[in-house]
Amino acid sequence: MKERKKVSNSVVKRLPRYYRFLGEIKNSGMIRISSGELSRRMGLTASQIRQDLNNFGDFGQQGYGYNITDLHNEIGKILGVENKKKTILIGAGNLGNAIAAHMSFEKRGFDLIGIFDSNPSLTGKFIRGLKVKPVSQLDDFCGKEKPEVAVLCLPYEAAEKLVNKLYEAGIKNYWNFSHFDIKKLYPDSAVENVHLSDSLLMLGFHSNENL
Amino acid sequence: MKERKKVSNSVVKRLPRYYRFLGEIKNSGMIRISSGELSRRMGLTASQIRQDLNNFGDFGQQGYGYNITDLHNEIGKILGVENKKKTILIGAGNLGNAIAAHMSFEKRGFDLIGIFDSNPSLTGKFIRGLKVKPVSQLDDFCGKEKPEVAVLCLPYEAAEKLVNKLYEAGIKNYWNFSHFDIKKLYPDSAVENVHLSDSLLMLGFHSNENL
DNA sequence: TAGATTGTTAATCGATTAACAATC
DNA sequence: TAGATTGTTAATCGATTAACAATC
Repeated sequence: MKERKKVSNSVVKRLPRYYRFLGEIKNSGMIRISSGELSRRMGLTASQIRQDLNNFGDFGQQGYGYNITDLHNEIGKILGVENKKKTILIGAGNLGNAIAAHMSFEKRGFDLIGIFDSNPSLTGKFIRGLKVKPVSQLDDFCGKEKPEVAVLCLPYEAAEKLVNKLYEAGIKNYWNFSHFDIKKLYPDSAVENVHLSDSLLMLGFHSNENL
Repeated sequence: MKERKKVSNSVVKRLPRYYRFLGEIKNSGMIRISSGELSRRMGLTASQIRQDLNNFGDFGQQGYGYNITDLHNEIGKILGVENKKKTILIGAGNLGNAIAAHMSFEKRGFDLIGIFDSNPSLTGKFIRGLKVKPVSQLDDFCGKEKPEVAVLCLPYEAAEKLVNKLYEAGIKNYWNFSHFDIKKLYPDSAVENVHLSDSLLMLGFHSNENL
């Protein structure tokens, strides 16, 4: 098995954007693109694009550039969109409901198979064709379905209480909308944090700067 | 007027986190903290914390450390939480509804004063005590209320069509949940992008790595 | 073939960490 | 005062950009 050198986080953060742009360019009917042309469209340097891509393989051809469809597919593979991961979502309040209903999970390699909430006024409700189940059924469900990914749309305290149950059930990948630090507790887990309030505060900072 | 040296984005991204941690530590009743102790709690180096803070002023005292309440307030000021900015939200679908209902705008320096949608089945509905207005009333509303910030919970095409109207109405700060690149179109605007699908794809990448 | 463009090495730039004199 | 801890300068590390030989 090929030992893959650790890819830096700066590179990883750009991958979804490459994937997005290449998807659009592909739809526009173009066949090939050079790092130079792609750099102009994305506002990066051609050097950076070539460096980034060469973390993963030699996708281009000298004198020609990159085949758009191929490159799009390759980056898709790197991002794992072809490997559908069973996913559950916990917390069907406003935010959880929106995430469940609104995100194109399938297109991005996730298969949402269960939604849970501890609030009895939400259980039984249907979201995206899935009946919201009480959290008490979580263990059972995980035992049967073996989900790999959990989306946490919960406040800090609820996340704190729940995570060890999920981890025990074998879930090691988290899309975390709370401020509870899962990675600190379970360093071998993969965590993507979405800190909406942090983002809003940064906007506050930048709006100040403009004065 | 003091010429403020441009603060790097790496620093800005850490500010909300400082603010958050200091708020919690303050609530725990502590009075003072050293960069060393804060670094342990936050998983940073003490050096980095001192470097970061010294972008904005000399908040500490040799031999003592930092007064927690003071530092929390100072960072709050830097993030503009004391300057309530009139804010409108456009797009009251699942996501917009969740954002409007769920975010503590006031605590973070924003005052949500209007919600708009072009879909007649949503207008008239109340969210967070605000009646959803049709987009056709946007110009009028902006003329009267002069909002400074817009939250865009719209798909790409709708954002693309709407942004120039908002910009013309004097709005220069955007919390943007679409993939439409506002900053490219209006480089003098302040934009915070929330690319949820990019975040999800990154989780896909990291979950792959764990195999 | 000649021109274009890659993959990759070297140079530059910026951010993080370490060290320490200043000072509370 | 002595000990602690800052603010800041210097050293290190990592990421970005530039350059160019390899090659399609």
